[in-house]
This record gives sequence, structure tokens and C-alpha cells, in this order.
Amino acid sequence: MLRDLKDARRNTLKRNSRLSLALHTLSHMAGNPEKMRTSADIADHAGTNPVVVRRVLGRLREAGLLTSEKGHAGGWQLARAPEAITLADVYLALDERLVASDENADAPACSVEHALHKRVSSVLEDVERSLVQKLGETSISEMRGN
Amino acid sequence: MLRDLKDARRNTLKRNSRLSLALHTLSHMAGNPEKMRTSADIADHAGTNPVVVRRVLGRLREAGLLTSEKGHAGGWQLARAPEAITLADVYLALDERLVASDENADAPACSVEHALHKRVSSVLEDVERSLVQKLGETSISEMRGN
DNA sequence: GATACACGCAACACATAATGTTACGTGATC
DNA sequence: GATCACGTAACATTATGTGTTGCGTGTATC
Repeated sequence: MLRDLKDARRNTLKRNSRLSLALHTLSHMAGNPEKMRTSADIADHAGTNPVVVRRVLGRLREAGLLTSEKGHAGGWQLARAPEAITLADVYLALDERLVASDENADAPACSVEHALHKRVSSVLEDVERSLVQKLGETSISEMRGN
Repeated sequence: MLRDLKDARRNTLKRNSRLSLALHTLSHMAGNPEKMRTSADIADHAGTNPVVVRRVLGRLREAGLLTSEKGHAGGWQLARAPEAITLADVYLALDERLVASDENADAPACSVEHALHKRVSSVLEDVERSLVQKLGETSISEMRGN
């Protein structure tokens, strides 16, 4: 029965999966920052795979949000106080770029098209900045019910 | 040569392709709202396929941003003044939901996990609303250089 | 009314990117 | 040294979007 439930939860691809996983995990960790958590535990809670967890959390570690320890009694911990980790930190660590494109697209040959392209990109960049600013207003500690 | 250039431009998958195509097309149309444009013309400018154009613009028509006419001398036109079409209109018409998930994800069994999930979703919904508001501040007429 | 034009839509192939999974190496602790 | 947990590579699987073709429908032109 528990097996069936787990089967129902896994193998489901979600949009914004990385961001969702990162946010849920960090929020959960914020409730007990001292506790060391293994990728297996986290994967169980998130209904996914330990390797996937390590992939995502690895990016957060590169951004300085998490620390990881190998070996016995190893696992993951917050690198700093949960109040000091904002959603923007998480978003930027994952390098998602939800709104603006990555700007490596081909530049149109026509000059008027080129100007329009630059204008659109500029506006979307502005929106992206606005998004990051909004994300920066909330810390992961505020995601807990406490 | 022109053949090669076109070959280089097509078959390139971009992120946010629909939004990008819609924005560029509408901005371009805003420069000359009276002109009727065919999906073939638009596809040429965008370096894509007429069917793809019709797919994307079809959504914009459903949202009341565009009108399409069949038959000879048919094509696409803005349904209203370009000043009255905001980026939020376009974004919502495409139903992208860049930040918040589609909320059809499975609800966790554990109650504390469930509460956290709801909290995270709530915050992301708030961010999404903020994004739409920001997009609503710019009209497609402002994307033109004029 | 026949023809050409343009959208509407379905069906399929193809490409891309993410996740799921397995396996093996490395470091740390007991 | 045995165990545990991360680090990483490699591959399979899945999801999503795009490219493409074909055919139907409606409309203007001749």
C-alpha cells in the first residue's frame, strides 16, 4: 500500500521542478537548521531520487546556501541562518531565467528587426529584475508556519 | 546564401519561444496596425513555420488580442489599439505560469508537509501576481522605437 | 462557379531538456 | 576495513515544444 502510494508520487514530471524541490527542501530545513539530512531522506520527503536531490542541492551549495559532508553521519545543512536566505538566492542559484531569454539567440539581420529584438529583450530583462527583487523580499524562514 | 541564413535561423529551439514569438509579432504589428499580415509573412520574419505562428496567434485570438480572417486577402490584425494591449495580456493569453506551478501536484500525506506545501504555493502565487502586475505596466506599443 | 489564397486543425516525426535510474569512485566515520 | 553518504558519469525514460505535411473550410477575385 505504501508502495503504491510511493509509486503514484514518483515518476511525475512537474514544471519548475528544481525550484520547487529546492524551496520545499530549504523550507523544511529551516525548521531545524542543526539537523543533518541525507539526500535519501530528502528524496523520500520530496518523492524523488537521491541523485536528483544531490544535483539540485549541489547548485545551492555552489551558491553558498548549503554545505554537504561526505561519509558517515554526512549529509546536508544550511550554510547560514534561514532568515538570511531569500527566494532570490535560491532562484539565482538555480540559474533559471524564467522570463528573459538567455540572449544567445541569433540577431536578426534586418536593422529594424534588430532594434525591436533589443527592445523586447531589454523590457524582459527589466521584468526579470523585478521578479528577482520580489523574490528577495521573502526568506525561506518565512515559508514555515512558525 | 539567403537560403543558408534561413537554414541557420530555423530549427533553433529557444526557451520561452511562444512568449518571444508573440511579443515580437505583436510589437511588429503595433507599428502598422492597419496592415493585414499572413502567417507566412510572420513566420518568415520570425524564422519559423506558418503553422507554429497560427498555433501561437490562435491563443492570442482566443484572448481577444487578435483577429484573423480567412480566404483571399486574409490574415491577422490587432483586435484593439496597441496601447491597450499589455505584456500581461499576452502572458496570460499564453497561459504560461512561469513561476507558480499548475497546482495539480499531489498533496503530501503528512500534515506538516501539506502545510508547508500550501505555504510555498501561496508565496509563489503571490510572486506570480507580482509578475503579472509588472507585465501589465508595459504595452506592446512601447516596444517600438517610435 | 472555378480558382487561388489563407486560416483551422489533426497527425506525425523530430529535437530538446528534464528527470529517473544504475553504477562506481571518493572521503569520512565507526 | 566496513559502512555510509556524497560526487559524478552514463544511459533510459518521459515530457514538452517545434517542424512538417496534409486536408478541410471559408473568402475574395476572375
